[in-house]
Amino acid sequence: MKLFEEPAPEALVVRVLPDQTGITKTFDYLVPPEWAGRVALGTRVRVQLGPRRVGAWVVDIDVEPPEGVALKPIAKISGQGPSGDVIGLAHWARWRWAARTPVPFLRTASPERMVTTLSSPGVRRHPVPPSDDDVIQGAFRRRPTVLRLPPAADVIPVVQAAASLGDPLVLCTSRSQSERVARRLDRAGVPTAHHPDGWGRAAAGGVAVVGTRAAVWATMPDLAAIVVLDEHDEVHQEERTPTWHLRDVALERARRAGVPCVLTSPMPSLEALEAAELVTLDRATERDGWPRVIVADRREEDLGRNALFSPALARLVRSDARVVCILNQKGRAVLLACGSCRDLARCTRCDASVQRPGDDHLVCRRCGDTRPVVCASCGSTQLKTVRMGVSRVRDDLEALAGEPVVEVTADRSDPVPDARLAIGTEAALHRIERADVVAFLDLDQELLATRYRAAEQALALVVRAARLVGGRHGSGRVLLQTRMPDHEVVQAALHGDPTLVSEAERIRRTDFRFPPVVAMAEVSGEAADAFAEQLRGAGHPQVDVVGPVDGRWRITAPDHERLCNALDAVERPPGRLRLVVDPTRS
DNA sequence: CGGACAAGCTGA
DNA sequence: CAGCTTGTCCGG
Repeated sequence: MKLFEEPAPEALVVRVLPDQTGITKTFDYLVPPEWAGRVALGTRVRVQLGPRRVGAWVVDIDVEPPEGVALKPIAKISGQGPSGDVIGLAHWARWRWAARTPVPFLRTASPERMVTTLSSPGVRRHPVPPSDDDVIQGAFRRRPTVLRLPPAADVIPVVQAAASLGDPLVLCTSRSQSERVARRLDRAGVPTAHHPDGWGRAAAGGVAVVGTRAAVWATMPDLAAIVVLDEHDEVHQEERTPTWHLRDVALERARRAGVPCVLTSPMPSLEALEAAELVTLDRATERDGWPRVIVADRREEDLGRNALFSPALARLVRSDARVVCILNQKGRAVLLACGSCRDLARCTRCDASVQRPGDDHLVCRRCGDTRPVVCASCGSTQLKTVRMGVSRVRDDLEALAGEPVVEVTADRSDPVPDARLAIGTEAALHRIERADVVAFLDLDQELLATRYRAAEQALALVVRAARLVGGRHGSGRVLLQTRMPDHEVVQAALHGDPTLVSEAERIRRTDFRFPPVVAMAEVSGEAADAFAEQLRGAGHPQVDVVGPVDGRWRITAPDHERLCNALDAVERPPGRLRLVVDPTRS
């Protein structure tokens, strides 16, 4: 018989965050003593929450549970999860993009399939020497930096410079780019894990981690440097809320880890120039990495029906060069045509063109009559959208060239046609890999677009085109047809000098108070008015609430610190609310 | 999120 | 007032 009660051994209590959108609270659970060694920060567990079992992350270890709550034990240990530093980063990102919970970030940071077995750390076959290019290696000595490399430059030396420091995290714009980078690292003797499939090997350390946007959330115990390739590329921003940007997460992760972060781009965004120190090559080398640019002033051409074809273009399409023509026809009617008989889909009642709002029916633009998705002439159900602009121009171009011109669509299931002459929207720039000439038939469509980032986006298209044709010493050409030959985008392309755009942009954004001169957010949805009112009522100094315009409120502040703190302090009203920090289309 | 339970609406 | 819908709250 015991004289004294033995003190209960201090049971381990962990705080978990359920993997459910809509639950923002954390809950505390007991860890059975036999599992104590298997539970760490980030571990994926299952717990009984009220009437059901849910997946969850351990977000805090050894916590003081609230009083008067009977703790339940964890039901199951499911697998490994993000490390503590990544969980901290997720909490920061929740604040930075005004999300309700860090759950979306933790999901991105977690392996796709449960990881239960430990991988062994990677071992390098031989060390990677520092780059002998002083500009490149030097970019890793200051932090953070944005390294401006022209479109034709090879980024592999940058990746190798990062690998010379230890385990690098390399963020790419596409799966194909990350595969290319991984192959080159592998050849250099660096074991490489591709995110997310290589999650477990990344978490074991000793490897380079390569991937697209989501890979910035990879768990890496010995992270030594971060490289973001093509920082200016819009694929780096998530389009669904929270609209987080790879550049900002990479910079914050590097800052927290105390490691260098190098952003590369031929035309760094103003955001990057604000946050990082600019490192450039000498002027001549940079210029040589941009292609030869021909500017055709459309004001000087006679404005007949072929106004889209300058004499320079006519000469090129009649040569034996492989020419890709780009024509964006924003705001023009998209028509539907039968995939088999090519007849235009029209209203069977009034003959006007029809739209396809969903998958299952057609609606007349004029009389509103609806009918099933069937071709009225041949009965086929395969209707395709035709870009009226491109199709018309394709016919005209064919007449000019005297040979076939193929249309390149954005449709990934269509094969990329192998023809000397092609035409398409900007999607063609993503689908074709090489050309002798890329011709922008109407660059003014891009230059005059109303989005505040239009100029950067236009130059980004020229960069894409430049990659298809190569640098100045090759035979490639980019042809810009424009009525604004003095526009800074045209001049920047012509001289291979992106500073012309960033300087003009900085002035414009300062004058009109657009990012990154201010931090901006947009609020819409049924609860937007209530949210805006509360925010206004809170009277945060220097936080401006303007609107609503088309049901959208615009909130600006001098910086994200003030903007996000203000957004975070608002108690969310009930009802649907869309809150976008750093909106791009404005 | 999804279940529990409470407060409102309808029909006899 | 039963029977159902709609809303609000809560979970460890």
